[in-house]
Amino acid sequence: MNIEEKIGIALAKALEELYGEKIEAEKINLQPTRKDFEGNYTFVTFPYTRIAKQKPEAIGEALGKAILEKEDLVSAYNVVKGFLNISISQSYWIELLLDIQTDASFGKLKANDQKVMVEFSSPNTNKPLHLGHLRNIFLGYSVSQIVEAAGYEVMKTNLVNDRGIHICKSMLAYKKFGNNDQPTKERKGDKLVGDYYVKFDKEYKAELEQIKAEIAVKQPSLTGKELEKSADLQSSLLNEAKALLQKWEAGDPETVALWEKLNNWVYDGFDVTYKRLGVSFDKIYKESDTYLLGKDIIEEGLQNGVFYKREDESVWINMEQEGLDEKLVLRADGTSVYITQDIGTAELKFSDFPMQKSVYVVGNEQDYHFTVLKVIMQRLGRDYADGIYHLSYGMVDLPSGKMKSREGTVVDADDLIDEMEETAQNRTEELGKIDGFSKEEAQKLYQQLAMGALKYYLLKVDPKKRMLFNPEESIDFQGNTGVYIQYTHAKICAILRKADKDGIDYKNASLKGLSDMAKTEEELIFLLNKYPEKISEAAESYSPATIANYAYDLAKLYSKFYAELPIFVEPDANKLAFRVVLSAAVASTIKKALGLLGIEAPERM
RNA sequence: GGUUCCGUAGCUCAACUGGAUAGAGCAACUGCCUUCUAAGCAGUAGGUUCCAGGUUCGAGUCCUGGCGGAAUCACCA
Repeated sequence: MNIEEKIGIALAKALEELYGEKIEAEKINLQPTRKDFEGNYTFVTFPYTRIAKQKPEAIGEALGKAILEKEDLVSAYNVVKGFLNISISQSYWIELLLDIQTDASFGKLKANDQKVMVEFSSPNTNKPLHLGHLRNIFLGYSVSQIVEAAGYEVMKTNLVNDRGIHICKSMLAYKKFGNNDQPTKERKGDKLVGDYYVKFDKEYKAELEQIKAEIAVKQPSLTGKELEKSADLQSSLLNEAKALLQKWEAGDPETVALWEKLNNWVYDGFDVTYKRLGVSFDKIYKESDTYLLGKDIIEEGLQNGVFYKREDESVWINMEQEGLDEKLVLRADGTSVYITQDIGTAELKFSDFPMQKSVYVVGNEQDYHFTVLKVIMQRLGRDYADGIYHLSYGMVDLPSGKMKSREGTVVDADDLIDEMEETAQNRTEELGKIDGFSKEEAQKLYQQLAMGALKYYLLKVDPKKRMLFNPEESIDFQGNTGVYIQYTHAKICAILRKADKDGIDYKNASLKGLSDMAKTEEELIFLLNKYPEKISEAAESYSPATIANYAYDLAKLYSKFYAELPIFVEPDANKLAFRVVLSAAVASTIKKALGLLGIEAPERM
């Protein structure tokens, strides 16, 4: 049982004894005491004035007195207005610290026998990964780490969109202009295929302009949307791409061979990037395997009245009771739409991995799609439907505006990482921090710092918010950054190395007699103690930002301690050992928290 | 136009889910390296939490109505 539970029970008991009203201990809401007041936990008494028929201050006094007597971990209390501030005795803080120190898996919650699937990345195979994908990938990876730490069994999946008109556009451009172009080390396969996608768009736009000019002469009455539509229909490039898609669907060997060749190039390119990003997947789904799924479920839904058929044979669902419109789920000619295959894929996922929760990390432009998907699965009576969660995140904008792959105005993932590593190297060399590093070690450090900065930058923000990314300014290495947290960790590692060298046996030190703990030290243990709670909070809301902010708070508080209370000049051996133990606990907690964000914690930097 | 999301210091973000005097970082300014790593610490300055009502002991947080921005409302994926 943790401190808060103990106090909660004590307070509930006191409330019952004093005022004769039974209140569940879980309902007792404690919060950290604000800095300007004495105490560790604060209990707000306003809500209890009705049952107590007393003033808030009087309730606070009465409760404070009661728990001070009954619960020996409470060492003092004070009441300000309706706020009861409770102080915890130092011996309990020390006991807590020792528990944390000895528990190698501190923070990890008990296995709860539930499964979660997290789908993320889900790229198209017609272009390289860019900054927008990075937000997705980091979010997905971090959420799976967090959920795992919260006791779930996790499967990370990647649903690759490897078919469709967009790939055919790349294929067509390659056919027309490729000249047997091959990927090289300098130009990975995903880059190559992406170049042809841009090439297609360029040629296509030029063709459209020409067609529009012709229409303007022949049919000057056509304007706006009608003009666009008419031009589209006349575009030979677009029609050729469509024809290619039909050939692919018909299984034409030459087309399929080209498709496989280009896709494999892209996969090879992606693998390199994924590796640099430090992410992996447990299972890959490909849309070329799943795009025909879902029709049998539509049939099932028709049988039991979830869907209905219109005169033209198309199939629909009416979601007015959920405040949504009608939605088509199968075309009149019996072919699938996007939602059809997602229904089928949801079912496939569940049969592969019978999960209670299914997280889709997908941009917020698909909010509507996923609310519809969830409603449909619920109407179909699927057990897992309530566990469907769309982790919707906002777009990453550039100062120049939106990123558009078609127009080549994106921040390429590989280029960005290169730049970050270069910045890390320059900065590190300027500061002269690599004495004693081998070349390989230095290189590894640059990678760790670059990824740390990038991941933290993208994860510390609430996913829902759209964010601005300024590549000119690059990413900071000072202040509220990943590097700052890594740096704090490295400083502690230096302390631990010194402690070992000096032969300080802090691991077996008895800290029992310690009494005059500094405020900062107490606050540090308080914050360490919060870590498991933060994990469950982050898991519940699928929010890496919670962990990112926690890691920063912990590093910040430790830095204060570090400057305030030098360790090795401390004459009292017990106190010295205590500070080393405290430092060790902070370091391992920082490392774990960073791990949940997918960030490595170097021991020297 | 309907729906959903967002709006907090000049900028980028927090705020324990309704609690006390709204906190950090960046940028600016002032101190602190003969000490365990200064990628650091301490401090100064910066706020009508978009606006107007409401709910209550208490609202950045909940409700209503505006304003501003974004997404979506395809037999595209």
